[in-house]
Amino acid sequence: MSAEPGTVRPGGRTARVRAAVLRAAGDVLVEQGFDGLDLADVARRAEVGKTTVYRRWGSVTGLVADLLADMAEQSLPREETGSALGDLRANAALVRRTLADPRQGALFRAVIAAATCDERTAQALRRFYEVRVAEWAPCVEQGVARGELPVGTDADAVVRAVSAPLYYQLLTTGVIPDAPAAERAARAAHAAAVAGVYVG
Amino acid sequence: MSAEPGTVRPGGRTARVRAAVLRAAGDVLVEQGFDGLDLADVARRAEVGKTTVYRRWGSVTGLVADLLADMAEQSLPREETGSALGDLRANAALVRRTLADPRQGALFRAVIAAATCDERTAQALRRFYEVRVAEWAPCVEQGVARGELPVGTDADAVVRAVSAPLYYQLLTTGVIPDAPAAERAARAAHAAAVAGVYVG
DNA sequence: GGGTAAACGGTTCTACTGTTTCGTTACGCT
DNA sequence: AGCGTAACGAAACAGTAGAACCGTTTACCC
Repeated sequence: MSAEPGTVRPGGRTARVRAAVLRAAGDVLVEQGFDGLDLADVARRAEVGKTTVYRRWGSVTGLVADLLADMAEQSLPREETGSALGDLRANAALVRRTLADPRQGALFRAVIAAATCDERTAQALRRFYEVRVAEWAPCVEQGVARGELPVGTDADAVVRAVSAPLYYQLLTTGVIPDAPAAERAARAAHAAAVAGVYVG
Repeated sequence: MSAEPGTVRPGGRTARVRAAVLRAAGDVLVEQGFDGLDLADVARRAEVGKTTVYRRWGSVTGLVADLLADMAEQSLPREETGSALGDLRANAALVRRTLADPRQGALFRAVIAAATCDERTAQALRRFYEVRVAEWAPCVEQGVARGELPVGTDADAVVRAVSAPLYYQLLTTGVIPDAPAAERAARAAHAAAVAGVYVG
């Protein structure tokens, strides 16, 4: 009943194993996608015992959830350009670059797929976006303070509105969003915010 | 080498089997999600030979793709309200109702998950949305003709912009969009279109 | 530096997924 | 109605995912 393995002695070998497994899992995801993720294969690539992978992560979704948690730790700081539209543009460009990156893009698709069938992964995903949205929400609040956006604008909603079309395009058409798409996403969210759609 | 089974004699028993299997597959997807879809289990529920399911659909993604094709056949006709905003509202409400429906919502999540790891499913999904978007694009074109929206507005982009936030919310937060969310989605797309974001 | 137990890893085993075979049913055609 | 064969279905078979066991390594504490 020692809770979860890896929590009592997280240093040294345990950390090395975790890093190797997550790296290998990422590689497999990029190459074969979510349902090609075989834990035995991951163990082989990571040069780690198959038992260890099954014991610590248990299932494909558990592994993906941990991979996401690992990614969440390396979130990039927000840029500030001086205007709400500029900040939203910067955000859109960042999201687009993330989705366009072969490794991170594949990872996001896998994570979203995993979240649709596993509650724990879904929670991890939710928390990830909460952090990301909270990081960027201030740019909307500053826009309100500057008088660029209406008072009472829901900052989180605006930030989410920037990401939505980019994710939607990637997931439903499979086409990786390009720079103009990011520009449109930023301008659309800005225009809607200015029009007061996100007030109240 | 008789091509695909079910193509030469598609009537009678074959059709009954297909209907039973698709129904059972939908049930499993709703209950357990994409990776809980076991073909043997589906066969059992459909009261159909396990062999048949494997022979005709082969894999989980193949079955999901067929399920999607079946869904595409029952697309609802577009409503017309007399204004671009009203039409976009109607579209948003329709999309929201679809996602909120326990069966269809779960199905969509599963299909999107499946599309992330199987090219054939991804194609089926793409075609599905092409049809849906094409069905609703005329309401934007009418809006342009009426002078409500700028000349040169990309009709498809506007229609997609309505759906994007609703799907994004469902997939990343797991929260089923409510009526106000649909209203916001419609107004945001409309505001962005009016501002000329989708021109060119 | 030594003790303790947490975590790893090789092997074995079981249960289940997916395939193959072959006999049976019934669809479509005349 | 009767025939030929497409499609179905039960059972035997194969391959593998994932769990259990147990010895080995090594991280943490003193």
